[in-house]
Order: sequence, then C-alpha cells, then structure tokens
Amino acid sequence: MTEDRKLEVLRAVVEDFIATNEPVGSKALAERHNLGVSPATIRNDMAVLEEEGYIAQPHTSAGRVPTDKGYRLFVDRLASLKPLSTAERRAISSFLEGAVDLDDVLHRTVRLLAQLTQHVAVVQYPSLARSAVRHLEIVHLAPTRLMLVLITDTGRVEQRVVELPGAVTEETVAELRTTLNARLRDRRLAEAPDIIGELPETVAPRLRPVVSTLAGVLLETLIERPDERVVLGGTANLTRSALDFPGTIRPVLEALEEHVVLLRLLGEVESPSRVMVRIGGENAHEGLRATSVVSVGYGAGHTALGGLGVLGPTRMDYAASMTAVAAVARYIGQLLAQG
Amino acid sequence: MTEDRKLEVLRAVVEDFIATNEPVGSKALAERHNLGVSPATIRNDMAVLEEEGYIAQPHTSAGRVPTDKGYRLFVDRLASLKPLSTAERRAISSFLEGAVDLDDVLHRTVRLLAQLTQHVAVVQYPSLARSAVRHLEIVHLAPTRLMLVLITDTGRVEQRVVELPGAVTEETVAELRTTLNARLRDRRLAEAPDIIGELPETVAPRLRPVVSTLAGVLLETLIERPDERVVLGGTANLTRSALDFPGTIRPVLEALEEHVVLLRLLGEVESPSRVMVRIGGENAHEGLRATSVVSVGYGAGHTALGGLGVLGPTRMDYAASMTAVAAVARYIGQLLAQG
DNA sequence: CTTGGCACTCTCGCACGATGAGTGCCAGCA
DNA sequence: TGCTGGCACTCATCGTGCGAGAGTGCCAAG
Repeated sequence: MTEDRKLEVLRAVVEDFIATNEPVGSKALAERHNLGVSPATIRNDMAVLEEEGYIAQPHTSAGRVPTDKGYRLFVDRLASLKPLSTAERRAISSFLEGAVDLDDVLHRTVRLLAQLTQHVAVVQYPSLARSAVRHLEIVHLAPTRLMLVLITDTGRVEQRVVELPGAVTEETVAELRTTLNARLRDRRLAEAPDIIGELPETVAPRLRPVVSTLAGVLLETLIERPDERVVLGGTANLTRSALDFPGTIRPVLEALEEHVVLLRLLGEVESPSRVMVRIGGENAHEGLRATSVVSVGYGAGHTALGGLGVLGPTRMDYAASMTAVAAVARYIGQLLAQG
Repeated sequence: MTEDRKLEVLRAVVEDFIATNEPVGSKALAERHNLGVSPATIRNDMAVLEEEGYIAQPHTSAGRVPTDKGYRLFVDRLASLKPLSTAERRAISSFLEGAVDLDDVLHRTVRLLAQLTQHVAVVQYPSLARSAVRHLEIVHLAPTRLMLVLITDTGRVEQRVVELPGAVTEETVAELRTTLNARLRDRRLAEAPDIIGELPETVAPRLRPVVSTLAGVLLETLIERPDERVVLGGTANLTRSALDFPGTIRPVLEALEEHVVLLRLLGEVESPSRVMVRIGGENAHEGLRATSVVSVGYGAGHTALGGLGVLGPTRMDYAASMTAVAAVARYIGQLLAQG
C-alpha cells in the first residue's frame, strides 16, 4: 500500500462525509472517486487509517467518519484553497462599503462572514492595547465630574465618567486637554502605562490631583482591565447543522454567550495572514468539543489588531471557511488602515 | 354551568400545562385542583372552552392545551402577580451595581433578565430622540476632518466622523464647540431638528459652511436615521424550551438576529409601568408565531426612554416574567435618572 | 500487493399488538 | 337544569420481531 493512496483515501472520506453528512463506505468511495483500486483494497486502507486514529466507525458495519485527528491531517496537508468566486468578492466589497463608523464596520463584517460561510461568525474589536491614541477628549460634565473620551486610530471610541476629588473650571479642562494630548497622541496604548504613570509629575502642581485621578482611571479601565469586545452573528446557522451536534446545540449557544470564551478563541491569533484552525477537542472549552473554529488576525501591519473567525461543526468545509475568513480579514485590515 | 367555574377550569389548564408541558386531561385536573366537581363535569366545561377557542387538543383523545386566545384571557383576567422574592431583589441590585457606563448597565441588565426569567432577554438603548443633549464634543482630527461626539443625559455616546468642505483651525473648532453647545445643551433630540436647521443662520458668516455640514450630519445620522440599538442575551435559554417549538428553533434565532424586528417588538411600549404581553400569533413576525413577548418601557418620567423585555415559548410563566420585567425596568429607570 | 467472494454484523424501517390515557355520550339523579 | 358515573371508542406510544440493506473483515487466488 502506498502512503500516497492512504492519504487520498482519507481526503476522499473527509470530502464525502462533509458533502453528505453520512458515514462513507468503501464501495461508495470507489465509485465517486477514481482511486484506481477496488473497494476491497480501500477497505484495507481504511482499516489501517482507523487503527492510526484518523477515521472511526460510529458502530460496527457502518461507514467511516473522520476523527478530529483525521480532520487535522486533512487541513494541514490535504485541503486545497478555493479561490473566491467573483460573486463572493463582490459581496465583500458591497457589504462593507458605506459603513459609517467602526461599530457599523464590525457589524457588517460579522453578517458578511456568517452569510459567506453559513456558520457562526465572530469579530473582535481592534485591541485597545495595540491601537494608538488619536485623541483624548475631556468633557466637562459638571464641576467635579468629567468624561474621558478616548479615540484610537482604528476608530474605536471609549468613554468613562470620572468623579474628581475637587472642582475644576472649564479653563482647567482645556489646559488638561492640551497637555494630555501632547503627551499621548500617537502613542500605542501598550506603551502608555509608563507615560500615564509619569503624567502627574509633568504638569503644574495645582493640576496634579486631577491628573492623578484621570491617570488612575485610564490605567485601570483602559489598560489593566480593557473590556475587549466581540460581535457575534449568524447564530441561526447553528441550527443548519443541528444534526451534527450530539444532543443539543445548547452548550454551544452557552459558550457563545460567554464573551470571554470567544475572546480566548480569537486571542491566540498572532499575525494576520496566518489562518488558524482549531478542530473539535482541540478547543479548550467544554461546550465547543463538537465544533471547529477558523480564525485569523486582521490588521494593517505585522501585528494583528484583533481577530475574526467562524465557528461551525467539525464537518465543515474548511477550505471555504479559510479562504472566506482570510479574504474578509484582509479587506477590513485595509479598511481600518485608511479610515 | 357557572361562568366562574369555566374560567377556573381554564386557569387550571393553563397552569398545569405550563408546569408539565403536557396536554392536561379532565381527570388530572380534578385531582390537582379542588374545583369541587367531578371529571365528567370538567369534561363538559372543557368541551365548551374548546368550542369557544380557548383550548384545543393536539389530537383526538389527548388532553387539552391552551390556545393563544386561552393564554390571552389568562393573562388579562386570571394571572395573579407574584411578588419578587428577596433573593430576586438582591440579585437585581447586586447585578447592576458597579456598572461603569451605559453599555455596561445594559449588558448587565440583559444578563440579569435572562437569568431571572430563564428566557431570552432584550434591552433597547435609551432612544436618542427622547434623550437630551448633555454635551456635543467636536474633535479636530485633521484640518478637514472632525469627529462629532454626542453625549446624552442618559449616558449614551454617539460619534460620527465628518469630512469638511474646507480646512478649519483648532480655534474655530473651539468656537464651534462653545456655540453649538450653547444652543443644544439640554435640548431633547426630538425637538432638535428645528434648532439644528436654524444653526447656520445664527453663527458668524465665515462659519456657515462648516456649520451646515455639521448640521447636515447631525440631522441625517442622528435624527432621521437614528440607529437605535438593542442588546440581546440568554439565547441559550431557547434550547431549554426546545420541545415547545414546532420543528426547530431556527426561525426564532433568525428573528432574533434581525435587530429591526427586535426594535419593533419593543417599539410599541408607550409608558413605563404598563407591561405589554404579545402572545404567539399576536406577534407580527412570522418566526415568532410560537413565542410570547413580555415587554415594558423604562424611564424616569412618563415617557419611556426605551423598552426591555423577554421572549419565550407561549407556555411561559407569564406572571413571573411580568413581575421580573417590571421590576428590572423600574430599577434601571432610576439608575439612568441619577447617572 | 491487489482483488473478488463470502459470511457476518448491525442499523434502520416497518408492521403488529398491547397499553393506557383521555374523550364523548348517555342515562340517572338532585 | 346541571352534575355524575359508566361505558364504548379513539388514538398516540412503546416494545417486539423481522426482513432488507449496507458495510465490514477475512481469506484464498491472481
């Protein structure tokens, strides 16, 4: 038996199972793919593949089904990328053009991904830590109450209300605005803690109490405990593959509600253009044992600003998902870089 | 047959069906409720109720199940409000205290509601139209590009980027900020169109082009086409009552993804403290024919700032949902009024 | 190493009958 | 007039048994 043919058989099993969602037998394989050998030979190969853990049979005398390990080998060595159809290209640009702000971009993105792949889509907001300050606005709501509005180069806008120890005037606020912006503009938030920590020492003494309060809030809520956000869409697609889930889709829905879980799913993407696939049991979360996640980072440069991806049954069309995810990430990477 | 007993029978049917999720028969009714009559009598009453359309049998020789009409009569005349348990009261305040901003408040609210009722929860952002301007910040991003940041008295923050026809200086921006705020502060957005329309005429001629651009953006994106938002939570609870849904929960999930649909669900709440119940087919949306929605407006005064509610199977515990929804709405009404 | 043949296993679908819950109707009674 | 017990009837549900079919593993031959 050649090693090559064994892999071909695995590919055939995976492809047929993805297409039909039914255990695939040796005879069917021989018919649908021209492997050049008889069903009996395929049976032998399949027996070996099963021993090695790439496929399994749900019960004796049923066809074979790929295991997580089988899918893994498939995506690592066998999946051929599909080029996007022109219809899909058109869909991407038409879906995303006309977005009015960052929220809008991300919501459209998630709908787009869900529609393209027919799976659940997740998009992370651009990480605050890796964004740079474009502007820090200070709004004078009341004598002892300010609102900080942080605007990043990726279009993210975060605001916090700050209660001050003492009253400040409009003039002071204007002064603060100028001073803080001079120090913070264009700085990445990842390098901001040092700068922010030193801020109180760099201003006139009378401003110090106020500035330290502000610095405290900035440090705490924006950097130490940044509430990274995600947008979710296409949950209805879960029901499409309801048959694939043992029991119910309940644990999956529950996992999706935990945004922390979603963030962790996307958190491991390192660089854009490197699509990551996590298959079945490779997912840490209990409820996602029957699902696969295809994710990638987006962002203009080398480091990802955030991640996006899709989640579906392990028997998903990996090639299609990977190309869709990569294409969308590339597109919104550009979009964020320019806007 | 007394009219009273007929209603009692209906109540008993509804309550038992809600509790057991199984068609309820005359014998079981006679045992579990002391109606003072025999099963045979109850059978007669049930036959009448069925003729009148309040209950139905899934198939011959099965027990009876309430119809939408039956539930309607039940909530209108028979449902007795349940006082909140102290545990629930405590849950409400502990869940919501410590919220850091509006987003946070609403996300916590939706989780809270979902947990209290074990249904899907929906919370609408405070309507822009009914909010008042607390501050309009203008940020000078680039010579020909400004960002408008609108802060309302309910804590909502909306931003839009504006491309200007010509360049402006920092000083001009400061001037604009002062002028616009003087005219807009404390105005409700509902009455804003007139004021905004007149804005260009009230400023120095050299500012007019800029101001009309700004006015245009304000009018278009914030008032004519305000993107009212909703937060959704507890979708996993749908699976809890999966048995109640004919076929699948698919159409329900799809409806929930259409935020427009959700907004319409909540859009009809008029005044706070008036809980609204829409049962099964009473919902306009096709996918929600098997669900009921319990909603109410929240807000400090007479007019609602927004709506919130829960969505579940028609066989839900209406009394519990209604009290939970009302209590939460009251609570966040206060919260928004003070913060 | 491949192939055809063959016996074996196990799921699936279907028919069948027993069970039992629940109904509708009717005659009797207050 | 309204309530009640009795009774025949209907129909979904469930367990059983059986045949069909798909698929496998093994073996001997090429």
